[in-house]
Amino acid sequence: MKKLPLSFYDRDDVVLIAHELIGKVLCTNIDGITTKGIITETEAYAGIIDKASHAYRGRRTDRTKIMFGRPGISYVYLCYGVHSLFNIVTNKKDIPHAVLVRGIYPLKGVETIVSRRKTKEPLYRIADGPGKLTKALGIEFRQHNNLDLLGDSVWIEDHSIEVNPNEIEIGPRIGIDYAEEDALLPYRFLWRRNQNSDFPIDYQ
DNA sequence: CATAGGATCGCCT
DNA sequence: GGCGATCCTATGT
Repeated sequence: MKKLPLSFYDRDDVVLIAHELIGKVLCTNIDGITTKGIITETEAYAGIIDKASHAYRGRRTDRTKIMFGRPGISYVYLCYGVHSLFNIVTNKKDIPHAVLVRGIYPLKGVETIVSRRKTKEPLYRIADGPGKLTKALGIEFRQHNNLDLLGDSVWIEDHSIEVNPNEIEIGPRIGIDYAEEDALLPYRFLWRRNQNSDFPIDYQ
């Protein structure tokens, strides 16, 4: 159970990183309460050549400048005026790659997660969306944007959870119809095991 | 300054 | 399956 090092994020292949993040553990410490979840769904956003990316064609604004910074930093933004979406900045400075985390399975602080979500959904569906997981883990765009993932507020751990490659569904990203031909790229990774039932093993 | 639209969700029918 | 919520961002005048 180790915090992922900078070298994990400081790599060229954002699609590979998105793939490898399946089964890693996203963690937060908010007001002294730690919550953790196994990452079950991710999407890669490949920077200036990717029509789905906020940084397409090198667009550098107050919002997107985070992605042009160092790897291993959070990029959290408000979507539809309602949801904070959590991304991980990868690759070197000035190369605006990012991975959107789209789903987790609760691992630690389950009571806190359930109370934050205010729903009776089962655990396998309580944080199975990009806006749902941020609420579950207490991530908000004003407070958790541009944070160092090697710090002690938001970070990612490797619990050596084994993921059967056959259980990872690879396909097009969600909600990016505007991205034309890039909308079909296989940049989304989903751990299907988590779709229908709770995890049988307590990894904690 | 005004305006359109969004890497979504939950509730409604 | 449809739609409203809700507010920030990016763009244009």
